[in-house]
Amino acid sequence: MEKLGAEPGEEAGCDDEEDAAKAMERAEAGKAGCSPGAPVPEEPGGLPWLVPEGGSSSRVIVHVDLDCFYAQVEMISNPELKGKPLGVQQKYLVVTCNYEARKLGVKKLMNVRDAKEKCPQLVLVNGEDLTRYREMSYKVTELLEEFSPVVERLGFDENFVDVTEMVEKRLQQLQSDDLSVLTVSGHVYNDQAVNLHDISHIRLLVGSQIAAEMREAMYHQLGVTGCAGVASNKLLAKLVSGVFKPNQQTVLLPESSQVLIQSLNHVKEMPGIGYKTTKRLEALGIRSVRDLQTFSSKILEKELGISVAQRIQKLSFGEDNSPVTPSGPPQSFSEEDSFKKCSSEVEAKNKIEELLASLLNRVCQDGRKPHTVRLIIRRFSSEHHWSRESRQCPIPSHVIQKLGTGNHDVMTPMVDILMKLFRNMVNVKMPFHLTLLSVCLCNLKALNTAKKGTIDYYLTSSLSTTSRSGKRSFVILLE
DNA sequence: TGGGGTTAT
DNA sequence: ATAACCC
Repeated sequence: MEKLGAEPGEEAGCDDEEDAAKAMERAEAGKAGCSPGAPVPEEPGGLPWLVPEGGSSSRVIVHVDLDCFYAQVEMISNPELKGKPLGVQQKYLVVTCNYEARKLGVKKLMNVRDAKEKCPQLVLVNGEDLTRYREMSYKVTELLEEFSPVVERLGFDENFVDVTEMVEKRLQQLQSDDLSVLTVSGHVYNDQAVNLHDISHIRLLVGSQIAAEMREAMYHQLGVTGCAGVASNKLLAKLVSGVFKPNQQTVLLPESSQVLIQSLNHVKEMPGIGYKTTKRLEALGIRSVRDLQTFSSKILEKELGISVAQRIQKLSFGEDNSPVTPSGPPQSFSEEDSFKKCSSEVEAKNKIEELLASLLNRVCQDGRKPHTVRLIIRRFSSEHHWSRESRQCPIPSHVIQKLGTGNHDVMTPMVDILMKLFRNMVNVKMPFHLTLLSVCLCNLKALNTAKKGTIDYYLTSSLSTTSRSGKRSFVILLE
């Protein structure tokens, strides 16, 4: 295994994994019998302290978080951008930027004007078309799925991988003379010493090695760098992945989990506690993680409902039993566009056609068929401006069938449907002012779900073809 | 505040 | 259909 720190992708000034490893060894040296080279009782066919804990529910989770993902993809597309401060722009926002730009004061989601003011040399590229980001994002997920099929996506740039089984397999392969491989990869959170007599430490350590292999594969096969966090659940893995920031990894040992969660300055920094819940917690006087830990469960349940209350209070202790749910292929495809103003039906129709055209290409590539279409709008309003309205309806089966082939046949009926949904939401006889339009194709099904033996089965399977004139021909196989 | 996504109710 | 959450 090559050292990640030697990779060209490692950012200058951040190569401190070596130091951390040495610090750990120093800490280890002080503890009798705990250093990697310490003698361990030998036994044929395995290691005595590696007894399988039957029914053990302890997991090893890796959280992988790509470094300033959109900016990375842009620098791969155009290598001349490397080394320059780069921002990715959507409308008048810099949604993300590389580390050169961050050093010069540019922040994520900064206004373009503020960013240019802070950093006049900032190079901006438009990132409103997500196609290349989406493609690279799925390549990363697919690469991780080769390690373990249990991969959950979170946005385009984060993945959780449950590597528990991989860890167990590696430990079963471990022989007494292989003990030198029991070294941690990357940082250990809180500089905690690894205890090789502690099975939970060993498992997480192996997890850190797998995480390093994942990052190495990502860099060599796809050219992307990222951070990783290794811990016993998703919450902790995610929190610890961000501790050493670009292109580094950190493992959390159980004894330091309280230090990690207490390092959060506010409950709003806890993944799973969003804007609304934060406001409600503040109204109860809850600001810090400790406040949430010690707050009355009964009162919290009455205020937030039992489900949210119990979940977030467990989160405040670093407890998270939510499984890594394999994402698989996407549940929906959507395209949206925001703008200052759309106030006529024709204008709306043109935007909708644009969004739909891109969507049809995407859905065609995917191969599955959407059975539902949805139209989403955002109305202009000076206050309370984050709510959206939507209308959805089934896609007629005759339209669904034409989806993979000629897309012009599909455009017209789909636009007709979408404009009906539009008029259902917007009274076009009255003045209106929209600031966003979005089209979503969802309820994706593998193929037609017609049951064998039914008329639909023979009409819709590959045995049936529909010509452009609308005449349908089919063959019936005698089975 | 963009242009996406997910699940729960 | 909306509301909450995530990036």
